[in-house]
Amino acid sequence: MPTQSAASSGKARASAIEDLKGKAPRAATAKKPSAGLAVDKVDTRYLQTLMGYNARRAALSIIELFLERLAPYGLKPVDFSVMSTIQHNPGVTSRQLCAALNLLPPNLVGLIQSLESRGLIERKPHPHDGRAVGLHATPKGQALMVQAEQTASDLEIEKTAKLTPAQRKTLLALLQKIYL
Amino acid sequence: MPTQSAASSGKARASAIEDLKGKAPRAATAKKPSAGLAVDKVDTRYLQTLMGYNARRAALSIIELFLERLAPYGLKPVDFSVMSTIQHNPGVTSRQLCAALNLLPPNLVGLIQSLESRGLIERKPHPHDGRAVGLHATPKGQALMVQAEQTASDLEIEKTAKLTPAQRKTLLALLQKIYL
DNA sequence: TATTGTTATACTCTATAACTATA
DNA sequence: TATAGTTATAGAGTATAACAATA
Repeated sequence: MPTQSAASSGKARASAIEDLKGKAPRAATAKKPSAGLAVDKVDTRYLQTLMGYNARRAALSIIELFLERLAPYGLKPVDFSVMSTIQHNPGVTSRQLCAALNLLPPNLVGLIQSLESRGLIERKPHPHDGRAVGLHATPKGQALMVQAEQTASDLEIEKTAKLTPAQRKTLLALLQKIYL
Repeated sequence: MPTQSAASSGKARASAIEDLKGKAPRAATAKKPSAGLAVDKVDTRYLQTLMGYNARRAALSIIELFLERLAPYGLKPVDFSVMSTIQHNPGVTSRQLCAALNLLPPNLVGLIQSLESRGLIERKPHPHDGRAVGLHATPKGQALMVQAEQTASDLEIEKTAKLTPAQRKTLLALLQKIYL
């Protein structure tokens, strides 16, 4: 149950958070913020200690620019990752794409159909498995993706401009330690 | 236009990608993957060079566990970040929350109403601005959040177990360089 | 005139159950 | 029986336009 004996045990267990309050330059008002006072600057230092919060904010920040720069190619992030994976893995199946990119099969169906109707990919019979379908990028799809991947890579460098190449490499490796 | 002169200029501009193919242990089949062959292992090495992809995968991985562990508190990621920010910033306004957490005002309305009807927050008149409303965590809300923040912090340590404390600190700092 | 909070609404994304064809 | 692909659909998340009250 949520509420539990929170009031009593809470103070002791929140030591890490309480410690935080004493340190560093104050982001919020210096004095104790009593009920009737306005907040001048919002203090988000606790959230900034959470990896999930920071990873999500960073991802959304990059995706915002991604959507803008890749719009001319008619590719959103998922379309892009699917096309890129097909490009680099000719004959890959839908099921393999789902496993590799953490997608659900029903959500891939319309996406694949859209890419096929745009002439970017082709569906060929699978050599071993009669149930499966191998996906292949068409010459048009390949040409598009060479351009799209270059655009994506450029945008990412631009968006991570505050990082040195070494820091960028470190960041990629550390993120992969979380989800891989 | 998307397709442009992609076929001709594409090869030269994709040098970084082509370079990638020669290096490192092969993730996919060793020989050139001809049209009729099946894919044994999916190669996602290009996507893994993109910060947006890695940040999103890492964030979703953490959020998955977050949803599970925070469900007993009736808090999803956005509820949690809103409650936490109110907790640490008594009297904060909706507009300030939107700016700090990158939310849109219309999407915050129902969320605030829900938290209020659960008795976790109170809305008090703003001291200076008659239009605005100051948000405050109730004792019940405060007690809940002390527990919830501890749960969240614990879960994050668990999910980033492959990282040393120093690496974890580095990762947080580097992510903030992207979105802040 | 600009801003806070709100309503209504549309659009996208994600998730679940169930069906078919093949292994 | 299990798996690949599909269908239909529900739910959650995110977005825009427009309004009343106050600055």
